[in-house]
Amino acid sequence: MTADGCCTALIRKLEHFKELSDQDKELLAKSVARSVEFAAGSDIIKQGDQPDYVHLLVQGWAGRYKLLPEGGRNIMAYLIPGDLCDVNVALLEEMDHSIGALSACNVALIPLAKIRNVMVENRTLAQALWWGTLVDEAVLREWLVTLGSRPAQQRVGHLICEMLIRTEAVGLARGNSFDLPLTQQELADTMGMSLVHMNRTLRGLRSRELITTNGHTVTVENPRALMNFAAFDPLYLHQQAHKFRSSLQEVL
Amino acid sequence: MTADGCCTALIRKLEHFKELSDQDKELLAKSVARSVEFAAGSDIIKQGDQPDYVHLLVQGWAGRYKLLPEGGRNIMAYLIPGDLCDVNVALLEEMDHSIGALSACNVALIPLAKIRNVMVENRTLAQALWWGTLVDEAVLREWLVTLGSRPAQQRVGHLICEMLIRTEAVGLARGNSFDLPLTQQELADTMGMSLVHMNRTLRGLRSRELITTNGHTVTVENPRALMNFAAFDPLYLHQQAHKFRSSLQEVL
DNA sequence: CGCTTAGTTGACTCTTCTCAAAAGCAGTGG
DNA sequence: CCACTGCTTTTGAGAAGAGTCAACTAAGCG
Repeated sequence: MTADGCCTALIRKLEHFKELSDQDKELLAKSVARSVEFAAGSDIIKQGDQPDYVHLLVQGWAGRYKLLPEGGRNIMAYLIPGDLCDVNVALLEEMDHSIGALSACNVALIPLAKIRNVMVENRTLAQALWWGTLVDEAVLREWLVTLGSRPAQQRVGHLICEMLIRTEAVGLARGNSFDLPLTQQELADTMGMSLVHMNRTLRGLRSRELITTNGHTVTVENPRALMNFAAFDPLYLHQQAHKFRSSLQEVL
Repeated sequence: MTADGCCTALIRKLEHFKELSDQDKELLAKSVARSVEFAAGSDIIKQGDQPDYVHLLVQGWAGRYKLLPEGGRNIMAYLIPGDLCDVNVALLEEMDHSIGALSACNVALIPLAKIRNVMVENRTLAQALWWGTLVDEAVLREWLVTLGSRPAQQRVGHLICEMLIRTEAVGLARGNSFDLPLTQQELADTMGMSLVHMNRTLRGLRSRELITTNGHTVTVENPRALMNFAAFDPLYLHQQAHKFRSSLQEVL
């Protein structure tokens, strides 16, 4: 993986907020020190760590999670290529949660000093990176609403809408399909429900013909129908409509 | 309310992260332009707004919320005196949620320019303010875990633990009691449960003798017992133990 | 082919929701 | 001072949603 390749997803994501010049892109690409592979199931960052690098996910899916005293685990966020794991945790004494690779992952390491440098030197990039963390926070709030007040099928439908748009935004969707490299157990840990119930919920969504699945590929035949069903409003992802040049554009 | 008085709670909160010099405190106090009253039930910031000022809550409780398409509302965060409502939303095009006064509130307005100035001029304050927003985010994650994977009584117990520590941190707790100026409906909207179930859940906590209530005052006779029951670990609030000089210190 | 992991299904239990109504409490006007 | 009103809290009862236990099927792999 070249340094350039490392950043394509990130750049593509950031451009949904603001156009970047070639110089901006180069500055980003040059700040990557090296990249590391993580096997599915391994931890990228552990609770209690104080990382020396900012971790940029290049390939694969990862998740923020906490282990529960009763033994299960709760996944609080999904990270996909282009997502930064810990832009700002450097300030805190230690991570209050872990980040685990949900599939095989490739992670680029960016030295803290370089990121700080970017934030100071380049106003556009600084704003774009802050935008990214604010969107992460907005997603967190939306998940809270989802968990608190939507029934199971709509909850999962909402998640699928979100991930379709997010994968689309970094060029990982093909039409209305995207790869969801998660087990039903992991989905259940995310949505706060049991494995059995998740299985039945997915069956429900399939039988309503809102989604189809083929292995770990999810297809949303009619995005508008699913968004409507799940009361999904993409506002919280703060993608600027005028920048959004994907096939989903007409739906949004 | 004098400018000085406006900031005592904020200063007190920030000092759980890092000691502030008199100069730091003065700089904060001087940045307040004026203060505004909000009646219970009114909106401090509405979804879609792009605020000109950063709002600092001085008195009362407020909450971040979203209205649901089905008609209810979901409260995603509580704001208490010393909390900033929107340090960093200035970057986004518009608020993706509203902030409503849950009780009568007094809010200090800080011009964006002044905050930016503080962030640039004063490294200690800048770090302390960032710490505040990171803690807000950590709280959000913890709520997500709570909603996703704890049964009702532990969920509410967890919330009460958190609010006891947070009110304590800004000098609003008396011993193990604090004022919770919310209706059971509002608590239910927060914890993603029905009003009836919230009522029964509170009764359960009372009958377990984990809390007592008197009007809107909640008393936690034995914080350790409640924390244990609710699997509450205060790590996520990122309060530095060495700074924590309250009566709860021995418990933490 | 046997082993392991992931997905599926059934039956039963328990939690939580909804509908409905009563009781407590504060403010208001007669 | 009292009846009236609106809001909040409390309680009951039945229905729906979600969890648990357990077994079975499907798919990948050495």
